[in-house]
Amino acid sequence: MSTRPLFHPDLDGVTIVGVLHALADPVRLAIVAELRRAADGLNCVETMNRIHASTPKSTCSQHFQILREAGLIRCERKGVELTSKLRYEEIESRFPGLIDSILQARDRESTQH
Amino acid sequence: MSTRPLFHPDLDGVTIVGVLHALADPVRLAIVAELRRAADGLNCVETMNRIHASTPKSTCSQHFQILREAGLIRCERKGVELTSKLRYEEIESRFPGLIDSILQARDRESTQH
DNA sequence: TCAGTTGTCCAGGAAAACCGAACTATGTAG
DNA sequence: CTACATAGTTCGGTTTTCCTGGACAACTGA
Repeated sequence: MSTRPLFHPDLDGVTIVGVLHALADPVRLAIVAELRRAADGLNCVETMNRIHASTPKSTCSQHFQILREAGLIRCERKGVELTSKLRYEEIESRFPGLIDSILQARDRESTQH
Repeated sequence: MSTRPLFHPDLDGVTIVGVLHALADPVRLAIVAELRRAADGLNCVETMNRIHASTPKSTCSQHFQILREAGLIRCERKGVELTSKLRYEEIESRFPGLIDSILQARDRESTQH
């Protein structure tokens, strides 16, 4: 695990196209849905356990990187782990209602079939 | 211009991931924003004139195809033209509030800078 | 019939995503 | 201290997707 500081865009650098692109993937959308419920953050392994995706860990790593660079999550090293939190209040202040309406749409889709 | 019938998914076939992917592009997002305002639909050239993107027409054609196959727009041949309409009420019934919260986020981004 | 306009199809090159394997960093047990 | 386990990252190659110019097809009007 690299020890380089992790880049996080500030709120001005968060773009709607970047956010939509980051969420336009079933695994990443599931990750965000899970982090939305876990206020204290989760590490990668725990997140991937909760969603039931059998995704190779190198791919997971990339997913978290994409979410982080899009400004959706904030990551912090905790020992050997990396804890990720949804930047919910921040995104909410920039794009009010966006995240919840997307997550709600996702819920609706899965319960309607 | 081909004369093949245009495929349009029915509402059940419209997925949140598909919609997000279709909107995760600045040109396509601008197209949808423009179609949201033009209730009667627009053809490709007119749409592209209104947004100021110098996008090659083969690329435009693909953009409209992606939007159509994602279920966001309905296209109809009118002589030599192709009129595209946003399927707003339909999407709204499946994913309430989704489109407007995304378009609102886009507006916010462009006015805040 | 001929020219102009609108859009599609095709084929290439460019960019991005995917994933196994090797690697780094940290923690823990002996 | 050594050895091992765990959590993620990086790398390289393969596959997939995206972009675009150019040829083409469909319709319109003169």
